[in-house]
Amino acid sequence: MEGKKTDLLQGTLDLLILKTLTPGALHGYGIAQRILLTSRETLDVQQGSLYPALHRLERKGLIDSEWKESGNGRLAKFYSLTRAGRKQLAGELDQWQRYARSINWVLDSQ
Amino acid sequence: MEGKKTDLLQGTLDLLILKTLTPGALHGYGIAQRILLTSRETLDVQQGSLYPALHRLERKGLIDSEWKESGNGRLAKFYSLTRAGRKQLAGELDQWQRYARSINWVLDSQ
DNA sequence: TCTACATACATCGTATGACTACATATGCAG
DNA sequence: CTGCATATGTAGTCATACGATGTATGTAGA
Repeated sequence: MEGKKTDLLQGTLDLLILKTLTPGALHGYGIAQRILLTSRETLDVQQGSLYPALHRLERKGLIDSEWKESGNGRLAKFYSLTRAGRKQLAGELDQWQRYARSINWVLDSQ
Repeated sequence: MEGKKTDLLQGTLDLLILKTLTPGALHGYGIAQRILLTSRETLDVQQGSLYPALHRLERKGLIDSEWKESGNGRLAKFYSLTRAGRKQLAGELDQWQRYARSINWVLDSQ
């Protein structure tokens, strides 16, 4: 009942997912692994956050999905960026940078 | 029904408020003005966000309030950091820096 | 005078979205 | 045959930023 903590700042998950998909298609599980890797083990995206986010992004037309084999003999749903997704990523990237800069201006003011 | 946009990332408002109170007590309206100023006109905290946040912070014991005269002959509620608030600020500052660093690691990975 | 604006506080309802917990299934190693 | 990593998903909960709205006052200007 106390100390409900959000690991990720709301709004940044989409950005991370879109960015992670730029080199090529990945399945959900792989996306989480890759974010964990590139964030040097600091950002552990939970499955209860990840899959809803993927469905959301797909509904918005920012990513596409396709069932394919996953290297080991298993099926997995591979997501890839659409043109709209690439555009959205550019926008969110810019927004994040400007937002972080703004915050830092406030934090650096004495 | 579409394009609901959050101006501030959830979780950063408290940090901004606490930071803005470090030089001394301010009333709500003044806090918003000061954030707007120090963010170089980029972060405009809405009143519907600000006052609930102040009440929340006070409930948590991170800030104190006191009705005082506001320079012009008007009464205003002045908020100031408590010891717990100062400690919280240090923690949130650290958290923000580490979080921003993590995001950037992901964004800088090709 | 009266009008507008900046100052100043506050609440309600809504939407978003990240989380925990849980449910399901498979391939492989021991 | 047991456990683990892989893999997808949903239900319910919670925090919180927002727009809209309401109140009130001091001051400047027409």
